[in-house]
Amino acid sequence: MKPTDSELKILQVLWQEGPCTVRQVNERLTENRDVGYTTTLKLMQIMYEKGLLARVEDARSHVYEAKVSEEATQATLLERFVGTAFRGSASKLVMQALGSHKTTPAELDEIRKLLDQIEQQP
Amino acid sequence: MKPTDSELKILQVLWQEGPCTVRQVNERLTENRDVGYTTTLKLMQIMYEKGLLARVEDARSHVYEAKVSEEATQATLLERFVGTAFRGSASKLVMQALGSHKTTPAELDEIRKLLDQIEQQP
DNA sequence: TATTTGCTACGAAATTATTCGTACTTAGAC
DNA sequence: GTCTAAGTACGAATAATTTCGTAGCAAATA
Repeated sequence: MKPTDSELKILQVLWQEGPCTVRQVNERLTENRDVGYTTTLKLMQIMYEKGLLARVEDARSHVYEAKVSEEATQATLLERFVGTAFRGSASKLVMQALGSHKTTPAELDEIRKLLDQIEQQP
Repeated sequence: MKPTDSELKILQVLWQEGPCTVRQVNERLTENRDVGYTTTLKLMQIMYEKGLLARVEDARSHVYEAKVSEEATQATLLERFVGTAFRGSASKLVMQALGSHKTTPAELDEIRKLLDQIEQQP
C-alpha cells in the first residue's frame, strides 16, 4: 500500500467523487494536466491488481472504487515521510508545517485540543 | 532541489557528520543496506552536478559537503508532501502526525508555544 | 622501480514508473 | 444487419532512478 504519485492522484479523485468509471477519473485528471485515456485506464488496472481499487464489471464500462481509505493512506505515507525526511521526528515536522503554512484559527484550536488530549493520557 | 530518496539518504549522512569522503558516506549507508561503493560515488557525482553538494578536490579523495540545509530541504519536501498527500491541508497533516506518533511532553510544550506565537500575530 | 591499493570517471545495465498505440469487443445508432 | 463510438486488455516504448562494471590514474608500499 505505497501508492505512487500518479496512483495517489487517482485515489484522490475516487475519494472525492466516490465510485467512478475510468472516463470520469480521466476527465478530472485532465483538468490539471493532459493525460491520455489509456494511460489512466492502465494505471487503474494496475491498481486493481494491486488491490488498491475494487471494481464492478457489470456494466459496459467498469466502475472503480478506492479500496483503501484516505486516512489510512495518509497515515502510511506520513509514516514513511517522517522517517525519510525528518529522521523520525514527528514534532519537527509539525513545527515546520505550522510555521510555514497558513492555518485558520479554528484549525489551530483543534490542534490545541488534541495536544490537551495527548498530555492528559497517563 | 527535489532530492530523490537515495539522494536524501546521502544528504542526511552529510548533515549529521559534516563533510565526508565518498567512502565515509558509503560506510554509513552500508550500515543499513548493502550499497556498492561506485553506486554511492555515482550518486554523489550527480548530486554535485545538480548543485546539491559542494566538493573539495585538493586531496586524493574528494571531500563532499551538503550545499543545501536540512531545514530548507525539509521545507521543500514538506511543501510537496502536504500538496500531494494531504491536498494542501497542513492542519490535517499535523493532526495525523500528532495522533499517531510518540512525542515527548517537552516537544508538545514547544508546539504549544509555537501555537501561541502564531495566534498572537495580527 | 615494480606492484599493489584506492580513488575518480563514465557508460551502460537493471529497475521502477509512466505513457501510449493497437487489437479486439460490444452496445447503440442508422 | 451494418457501422460507428466507446470500452477493455495488453504489449511495448519512454522516462526516471538506481546500480554496478570497467578503465585509468596516482599514491603508497615492497
